[in-house]
Amino acid sequence: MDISFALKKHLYKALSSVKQEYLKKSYKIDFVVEKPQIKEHGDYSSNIALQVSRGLNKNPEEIAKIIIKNLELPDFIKNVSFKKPGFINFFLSDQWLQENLKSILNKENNYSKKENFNKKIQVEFVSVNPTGNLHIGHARGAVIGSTLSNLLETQGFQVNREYYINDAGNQIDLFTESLYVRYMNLFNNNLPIPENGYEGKELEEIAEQIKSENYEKFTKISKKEALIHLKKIGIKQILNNIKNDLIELGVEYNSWFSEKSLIKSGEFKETINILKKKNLVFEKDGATWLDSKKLGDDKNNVLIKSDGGAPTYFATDIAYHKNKFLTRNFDTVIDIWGADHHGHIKRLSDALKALGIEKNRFVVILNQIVSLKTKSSMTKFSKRKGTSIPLKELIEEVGKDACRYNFLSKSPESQIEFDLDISKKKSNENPVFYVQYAHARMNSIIEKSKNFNFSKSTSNLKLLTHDSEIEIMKKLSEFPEILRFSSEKLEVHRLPQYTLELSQLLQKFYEECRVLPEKQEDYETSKSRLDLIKASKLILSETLSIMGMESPNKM
RNA sequence: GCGCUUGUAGCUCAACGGAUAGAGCGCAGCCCUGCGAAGGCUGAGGUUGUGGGUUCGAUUCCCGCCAAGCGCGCCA
Repeated sequence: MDISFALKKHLYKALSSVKQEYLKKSYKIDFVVEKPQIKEHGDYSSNIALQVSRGLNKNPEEIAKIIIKNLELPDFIKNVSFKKPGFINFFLSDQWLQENLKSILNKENNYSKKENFNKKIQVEFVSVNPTGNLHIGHARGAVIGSTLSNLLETQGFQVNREYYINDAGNQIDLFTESLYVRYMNLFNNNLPIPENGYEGKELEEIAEQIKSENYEKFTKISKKEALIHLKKIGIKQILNNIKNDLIELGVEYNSWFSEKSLIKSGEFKETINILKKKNLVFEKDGATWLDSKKLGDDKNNVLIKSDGGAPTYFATDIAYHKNKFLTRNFDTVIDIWGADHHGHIKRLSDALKALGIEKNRFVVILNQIVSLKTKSSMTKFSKRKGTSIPLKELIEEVGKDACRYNFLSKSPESQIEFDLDISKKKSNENPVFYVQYAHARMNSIIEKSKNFNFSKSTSNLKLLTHDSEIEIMKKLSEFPEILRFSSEKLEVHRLPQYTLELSQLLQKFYEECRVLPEKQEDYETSKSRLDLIKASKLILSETLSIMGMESPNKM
């Protein structure tokens, strides 16, 4: 059960009585139910009275009393109180918390899986050009995207995880040119890498591989023909590398969507035609333009280039998103982009609006660029120049879970300075190990408990009255709202925070309360405590699994 | 120059307009003949970049300034 959601509903109901006395219908009420920072302020509290009294010329205390009087007390609340300047504070019932443990253990709560309400949502992330291997900077979007997808699934959405492959356009041509040079230079040529070409080491490796499979075959044909072959082989190999690196990071997709397929299928042309019919397209200087100014932009954008009629990235992206919304019918599309693409958001969403797609169906999460900190300076990652730490290396050195936890615990808009030396050195002190250690510790107790002869009768959860036991039960009861809240706000960084908080409580409990029995009269307490840590282990590992991380039983 | 994002403890980051701004790391001290010390407890450490404004209440919203990152291509 989602406690704060339920409380909010109760408060709304009680509010109607206040309404009859004081409120005009038009008055908008915006209040929250939240967890206070100070224990004395209860387990939950609401500012409803303060919000209602605003502009009403009534004392918040008076409002609060009316609300409290008319409040139907739910079974999970043992006490409600008023506190100046106008807060209503709620205290959870211990008995309810104990009952709640049972439902966690019986999984009768559908603790995370809600019933399907048939909403299709797509999360598109990473979508890096297949022109080089992934590096640290890409890990951030990958981790956020995959976790967000898992999270949305717990809320009953049908989630599609997609990678958009930019396999058309001139970055690909540059890549192919660069690969061609690498290949040719293996045969005693000394060609320079083209200007703005790709200098990454992986191109050398691919060139070597092509050589070992095809020998000098592609040196014997025209450059034009060779490029066609190399492009195909190169893209395939790079995509393969990308896929494998992502799997190592715990990221898997439901679909891989090719940019080229939009051209082939005619959907690109169709999209342009729709825009033409809306009188939003014009020709100038040999190029085809979108009249973005009409849509509210301050400048127009090219759709089809003057040199040879190739579409721009912008143009195919409109077609791609038209495909998402109008062909595949996703209710909502979430794109996770690096912050360097933010200039693209407005013009794309304007174009989508012109296609009749409501604005709120298209959401972009921008994650700020990750920069690399070294002893002397900050280096920007560049795939083109090959100046970055490959994702593969990062995972090998730091580990998948530490890497995921690290990126997940920071909100996307924070600018991360990645210090590889510290990440490597301090890997043992990373909070991820603290959390996993708590899990392993609880498991170890559960394993050991199998050596004891506990009676088969159900445990008496009323015995769980110690402070640290109550605190754990409260934290567990928070889980559904953590999921709902993170999912509504699309904020995955609340999940690692939750695992840390729960782990802290478990470690404290471990110090203060012994679980396994030492003498006969301990057995009943032991049984109830075992249930407590079993439920905790379940929730902890559930959260870790949403975060794409392991829940080790041993470390 | 214009636009977007950010500025919180020594470091990395939290805080749905709420009450005494919190964690991890690092630092100082204490705690294992008892379920895993990868742990627990205690402590030091903050004018939330800065100056105004709105509000019963501002780290949060608005405006100015300072600083950082990104963007302003017929690149993607």
